[in-house]
Amino acid sequence: MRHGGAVRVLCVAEKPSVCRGVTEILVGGRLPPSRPGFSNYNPVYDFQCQLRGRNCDVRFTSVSGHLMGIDFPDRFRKWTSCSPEQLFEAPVQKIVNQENNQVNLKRTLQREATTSDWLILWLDCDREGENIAFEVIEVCREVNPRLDIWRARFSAVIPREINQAINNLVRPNENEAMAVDARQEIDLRLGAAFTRFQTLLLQNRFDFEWHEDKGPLLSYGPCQFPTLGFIVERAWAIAAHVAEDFWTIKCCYVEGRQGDPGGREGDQPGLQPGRGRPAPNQAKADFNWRRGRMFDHMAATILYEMCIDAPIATVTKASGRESLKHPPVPLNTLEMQKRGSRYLRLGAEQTLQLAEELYQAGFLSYPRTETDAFPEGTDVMGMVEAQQHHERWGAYVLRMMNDGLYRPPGSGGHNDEAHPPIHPTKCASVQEMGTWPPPKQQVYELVVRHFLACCSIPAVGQSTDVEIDIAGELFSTRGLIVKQRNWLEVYRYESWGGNANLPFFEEGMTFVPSSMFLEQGRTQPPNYLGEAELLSMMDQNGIGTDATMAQHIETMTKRNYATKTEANLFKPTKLGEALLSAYVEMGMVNMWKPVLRAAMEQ
DNA sequence: GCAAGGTC
Repeated sequence: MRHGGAVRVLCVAEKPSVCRGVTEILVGGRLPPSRPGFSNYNPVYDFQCQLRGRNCDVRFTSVSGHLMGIDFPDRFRKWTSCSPEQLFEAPVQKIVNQENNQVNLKRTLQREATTSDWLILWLDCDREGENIAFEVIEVCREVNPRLDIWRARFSAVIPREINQAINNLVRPNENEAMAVDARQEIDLRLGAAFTRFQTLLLQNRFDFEWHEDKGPLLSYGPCQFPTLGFIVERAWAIAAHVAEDFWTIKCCYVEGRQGDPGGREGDQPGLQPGRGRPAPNQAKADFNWRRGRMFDHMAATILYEMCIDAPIATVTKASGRESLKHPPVPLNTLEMQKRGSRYLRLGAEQTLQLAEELYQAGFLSYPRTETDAFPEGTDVMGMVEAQQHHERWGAYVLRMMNDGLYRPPGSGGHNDEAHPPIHPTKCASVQEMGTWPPPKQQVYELVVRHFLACCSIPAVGQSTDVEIDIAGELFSTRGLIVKQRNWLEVYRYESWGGNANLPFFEEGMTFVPSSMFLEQGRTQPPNYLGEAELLSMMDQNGIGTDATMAQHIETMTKRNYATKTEANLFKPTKLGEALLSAYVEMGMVNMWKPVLRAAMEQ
């Protein structure tokens, strides 16, 4: 350290956006001018500030995620150079990739590290961030072994968090970083060994319908196989479904249309309405049997006959109350992809790609985030106002501002401590949107409408729950009148409704149902997995991360393990199903069950 | 020709 002078401090963030954000906070005002790094996306900011009670000359720069990648040395890269199982013993090396931007980032870091006294690591506060910290340390120490190295731990790019981080600098945690090294090594060995094994074993034994030049690639991966597992298990559940008959009593009452209490007439099954169909505006109630479905025909028939023989309904409960339908919480990546799939029928990977383009063009905030709550102090109202002149939703925005439809957004309880929920950052006019391809327009519109919805007041309805007793059997129905649609007006992807025209009922009142039937049905198999459901299952089972789940799904179709139907459902191919079946036959279901990944992460 | 994880 130089005597008397300022301490020279190199700061490194995980991405340029955090570098900018933290710099702005540390200088306490506007972003200072930057000078270029060797990577075009990662400039360096120079400024002075106080850190740990010292005057510091700071140079703040960033990387773009991992600075290094892991792979086998050249002599093991050729597929025929060794047997697949040797890949479990072969050496692996972690190196800066010479063919991409990583080498430029390394040059910047080394240039700055040579003349620095301290190195402060401002990487994301998670395991991967800790691992990247050690990659940065490695390249910096190479040129300057005397660096004093510190880790800043912050959970949001806001002054309070950043100031707390600089007052509580810690040493980087090597154990956490090594956990990631272990994960990387296992993923590589397992993936490469089994990919080569499966491919070399099977490529010439079957007639693969392969559409690419390179021949079949039967890849294995600890995330792609569990993903395929969800798809195949659903297909197996469909194949194994045995339809069963069930019976249920349907009871209907049309106001002013009492049935005949005398019961059955001749062979007619059940109580018949007196005269024709009810008029469309006539109040009507369809009651559901409390027992739901009965699979014993005889028992159902006996209960039904009891009702028919004494068809007087007594109202045992009739209660009305105000009910609310709440808007969704702010949008994170996973939820954006699920809703993109449900509402727009876009693939998860495509949705993210389009959101990324919109982010690059300044229309949306950063689209890869787990966060579903806005940090305290966000000017949400300002972001709402920015949409007030839009031709499609501007009128609604005005009502938010002037008619009290606005309400601070709720929280979904997730926070990645780096980015806010996905929201619009700029208003795109209809004309501007018109220059984009339709799916891109749809993604922008979804994000805007979702944002406006999540800071709107709930929809209000009046619901009525009615319970009746016929010969000791209970039936119930619900009426719902939507009084104020509020957020549903702008969020046109969802609706809310119910029986708005329920007859009047009060406790103790009796009536004869207009009709009563014993209805027969058959159980249906489940449906193939949709993308939204698949994403949820991956999320619940810890398969992939929010940033990679869509890619694993893509891999399924690229490898011809599964296809997407016109109805947007995933169906395994013969190849995908056969591969999993083979591991079942060999008694190795754990090769594709999610428990393997979960245990490894643990 | 392999994995999954960061990120632009």
